Amino acid sequence: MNKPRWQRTRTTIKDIARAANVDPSTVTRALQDSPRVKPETRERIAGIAAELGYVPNMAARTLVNRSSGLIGVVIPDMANPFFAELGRGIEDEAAKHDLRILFHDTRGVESAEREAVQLFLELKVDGLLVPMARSPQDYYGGLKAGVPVVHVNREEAKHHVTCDTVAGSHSIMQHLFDLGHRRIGFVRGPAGPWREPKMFAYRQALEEQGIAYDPDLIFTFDGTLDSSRAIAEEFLALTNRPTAVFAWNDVNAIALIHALKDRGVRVPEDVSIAGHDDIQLSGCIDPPLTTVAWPMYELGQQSVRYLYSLGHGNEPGEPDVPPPRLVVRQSTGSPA
Amino acid sequence: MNKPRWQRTRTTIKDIARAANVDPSTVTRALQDSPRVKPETRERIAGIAAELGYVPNMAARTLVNRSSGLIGVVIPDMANPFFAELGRGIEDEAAKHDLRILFHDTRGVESAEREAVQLFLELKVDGLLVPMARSPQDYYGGLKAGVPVVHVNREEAKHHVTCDTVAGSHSIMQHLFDLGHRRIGFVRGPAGPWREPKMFAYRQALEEQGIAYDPDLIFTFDGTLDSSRAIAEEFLALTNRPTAVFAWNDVNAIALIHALKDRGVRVPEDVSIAGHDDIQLSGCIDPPLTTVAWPMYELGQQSVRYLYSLGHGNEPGEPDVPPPRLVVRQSTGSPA
DNA sequence: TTGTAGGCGTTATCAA
DNA sequence: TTGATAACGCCTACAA
Repeated sequence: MNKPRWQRTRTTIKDIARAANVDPSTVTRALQDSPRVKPETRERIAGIAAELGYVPNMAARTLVNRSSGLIGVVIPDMANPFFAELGRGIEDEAAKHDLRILFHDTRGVESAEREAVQLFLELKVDGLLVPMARSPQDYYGGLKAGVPVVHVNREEAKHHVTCDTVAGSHSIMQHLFDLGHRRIGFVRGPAGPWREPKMFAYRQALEEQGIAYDPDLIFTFDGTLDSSRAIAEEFLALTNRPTAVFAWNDVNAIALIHALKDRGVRVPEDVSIAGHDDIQLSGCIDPPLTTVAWPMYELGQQSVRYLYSLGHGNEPGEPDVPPPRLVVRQSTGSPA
Repeated sequence: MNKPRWQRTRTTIKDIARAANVDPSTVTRALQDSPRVKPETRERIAGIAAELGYVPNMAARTLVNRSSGLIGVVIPDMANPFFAELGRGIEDEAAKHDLRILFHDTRGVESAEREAVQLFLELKVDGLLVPMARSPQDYYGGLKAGVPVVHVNREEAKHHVTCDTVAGSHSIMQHLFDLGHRRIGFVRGPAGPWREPKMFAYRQALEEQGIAYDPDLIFTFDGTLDSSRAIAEEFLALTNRPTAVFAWNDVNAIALIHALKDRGVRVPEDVSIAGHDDIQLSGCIDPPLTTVAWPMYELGQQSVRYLYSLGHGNEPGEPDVPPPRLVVRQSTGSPA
């Protein structure tokens, strides 16, 4: 292998030391605002550092400090604005602890998830945040490697911060029951562990109402617009159509509503549609979408706090996160 | 400062060397699949490494190699799905060059942008990708530091990959003219350098048609839903309303359409609305949005290629990126 | 095919 | 208040 050498040489503390006529160790102290350096020396060194355009070498620092001050966040899907708010919560909380955040996208691909974890482990991050992981068990590898790992919304994981998915989905179902619906369809998402809680809530809610589970009312969304259209077709093909559908998420719900309207089905008059996530545009479509909002920002904050205590040897208690919130708009109504 | 020590000790090549009864340098060679190591030794070492859960220390590696194999990407706004596709292009192209991608979000805040660049510089990334920067001139600091920097869509930057913003916006204006519009409003975005090209295209297009620029028809969008609503109110307050509005982006356009419909204005019968970006949901609203699509994926790819040549000492030629593409849907029509 | 030695940039410790 | 030194984990000559 003859890997290309991108890097050119750069100014180091040695260069500064030479220019300032002091020892490198003095430069270090000066740059760290140590009290053990004469103020005027500090000034002089700071000036020279600035002049020379000095940038600390984190590799060297990490090597000797055995800590990078970095938190790695494994993002399942950058395209989903759902995760952006989580990121903000993470960033804001991280700033309070002098931690810096690095993101790596995986597009929901399991192998990419593994590579992301590997990358962060090599980087010697101080902690790993893994929202909606495909494979939580794998990350115990991270733990074994001595790096604290906190999962977001994966209750099976050893360390996790979660909001009550089941309760959120249950509240949607309850809302539909309250409107008088008895025959309710459900759109499940792409294969993966996250599929379960919503499906569980769906079936549980039906059971509570004494309604039999009907596999004909289960549709599958793969994340694409085409898939939402296909669901609309499936819906139309049904002889005994549901009066309401609980969609996988808002993107799915919005596309579904559009496809149904295109095919002459009125929402909510002919069928009620509910979503999940409450993305920004959910209130701007016609009809505005009934959905359930998650406290993503708080989840982000809590996950960093949890990680921080973990990293400091404290076994943190169960973090409490506000519950999902039902947002009733006009895409749901009483059945005809 | 007594910074906390998160990190526990971990297995290094020394541990492997000890367990395998060889010298650390042999371990290095074995792990690098060097031909200068006996196959069976390689096997044995690989086995032990796996067993011990060895994770390479990138800090040490970067230090000696003087290259991290990392590309830092400064993301202006994770919440904007517009950037997700760019990220994909970047990732795919980077993979071809054995480069790993790291993202850092800035929320469009200038100071955060600076911090992101600083972080990446400290990390000794092999290159910096800065889409839609607030302050390109600052990044010449990166260049001075010996790190190649490529801007995406900032023509003023020394090294940049751009698609023809002006042409894209111009095609929207032309489309509106073709429909017969003469009085066209424009929504400008949040303050920043990116504001200019669209505004320029708007004015230029008017001029070409011999239409006088009317400041009353300029609205301002700050990124929030409230702001879109406010624009709807401003529009209604106008005595001589425009027959078409070129919105800042799709999110703005969608929110604006919603707000207008809410207030009894029909789109496109009473007013045509055009957007910019062609986000996934733009085709799913009522009416489906006329907009202009950017080749974000290609921009991502090209920017990495450009960066790669830069890093290898080649001054790359102007990269060519497909032009923006007008997407005509139903939110625009002929004026009444 | 393997071992030895030196150094990458920074910091902590100890000595001056 | 400052300087000298060793060490962090890994890699590359060079020697054996």
